[in-house]
Amino acid sequence: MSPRIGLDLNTILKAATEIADAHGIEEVTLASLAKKLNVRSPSLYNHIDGLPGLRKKLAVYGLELLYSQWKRAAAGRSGEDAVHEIAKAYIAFARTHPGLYEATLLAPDSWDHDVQRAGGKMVDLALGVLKDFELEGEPAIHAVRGLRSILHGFASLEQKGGFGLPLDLDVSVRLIIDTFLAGIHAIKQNEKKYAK
Amino acid sequence: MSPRIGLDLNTILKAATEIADAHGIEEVTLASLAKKLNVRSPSLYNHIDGLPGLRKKLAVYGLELLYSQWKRAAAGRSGEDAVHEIAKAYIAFARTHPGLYEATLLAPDSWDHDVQRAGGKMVDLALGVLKDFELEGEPAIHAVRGLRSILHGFASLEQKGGFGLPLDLDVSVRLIIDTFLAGIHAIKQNEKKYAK
DNA sequence: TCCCCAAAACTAATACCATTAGTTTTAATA
DNA sequence: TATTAAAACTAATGGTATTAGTTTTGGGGA
Repeated sequence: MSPRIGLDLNTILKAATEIADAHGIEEVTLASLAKKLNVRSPSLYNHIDGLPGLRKKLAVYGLELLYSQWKRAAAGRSGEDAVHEIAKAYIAFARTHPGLYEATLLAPDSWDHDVQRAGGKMVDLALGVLKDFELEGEPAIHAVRGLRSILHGFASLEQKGGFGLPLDLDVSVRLIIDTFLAGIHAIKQNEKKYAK
Repeated sequence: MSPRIGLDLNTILKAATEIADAHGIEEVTLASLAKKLNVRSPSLYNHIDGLPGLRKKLAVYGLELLYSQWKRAAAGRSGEDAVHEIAKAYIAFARTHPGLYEATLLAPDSWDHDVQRAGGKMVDLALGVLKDFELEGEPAIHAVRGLRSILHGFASLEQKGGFGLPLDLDVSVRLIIDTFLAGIHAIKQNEKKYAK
């Protein structure tokens, strides 16, 4: 059932990740990847469905890795502490794996089933963390969208060199999350006031 | 001093914008652009410095356009109203010009002088709006980073189909900005309390 | 009015790239 | 040890950007 052992998908994804993190996702070509793996480009088609297929698998691979680090960051924590930790983990991932992080957002058609599922796991984890703030249902979904926007926006802008001013970026992350959490609390309070 | 009139840069940028908005920035190639302009690709080199040069000019073009719409949105407004309006304008721009919006963030080297200047204008405008919240100096810069992260993150995730759940996106924007503003106020209040 | 010339467009050629088709190699299994 | 299916290969095609060198052209100076 296995008449020959050559490359395997994981080896390919790791090599692609190295290229992406070192030189950017656009430098991940079948040509550069084949060279790194000491193979001719057409050989890669035995394992992946062309460049688009590689990018999709890389997106899922990155999302799974990000999710695992997110889960570790949230483990044993709750409330504001948990939010700060997953935020730090998210930003750290984008810094450690700039190219792979790019890949997670570059899904050819983001509607792909595997990408959806991997992304859904992250949304579920975020929803779980926000339960500590008495957020459920639609308000929770809006809040998760807010948190994701903050994290992706910050990671993306930092990566593209969008923050030019010489001011500590980690401080910014902490303050932005603090502001987000303070806002959640304030709005909750406001709701309770009117509910009386 | 002008022995022949052919294409001009603005015509090229408009055509590139149309392709980008209709089919995505990656479909803006010298080949596709030349075809749209009824010209052979090498002719474009008389006006732009290759594909990287085109992308840079497109980034600046997009930033200027976004800035102009931002300025219009902020005109005559202040405080929370102004923040909500520039947020809506930002998201609207990303929706109207998805490809051009992509281009603004895809600066080859974001450290380019023209890109920096165009981006700086937007930061200055945001700083001006936040002055209404008694924010200046470093806290203001952190706050602008937060606002930019929210807006870019939301626009980017929406564009890539990252928000899968069937829940009104405009409501999300409004709530996220409300949360951001409530957070700014809450932290301000907190500072004042401790300052006593 | 006509000529000039520089800018703009062109053709031709090169070097990448992804992808497909068809062939050869190879190693686990039977 | 022979089989065989997977995996790697070579060859070929068509798309891309880019450079070099040539031709076209139209506004300004004679």
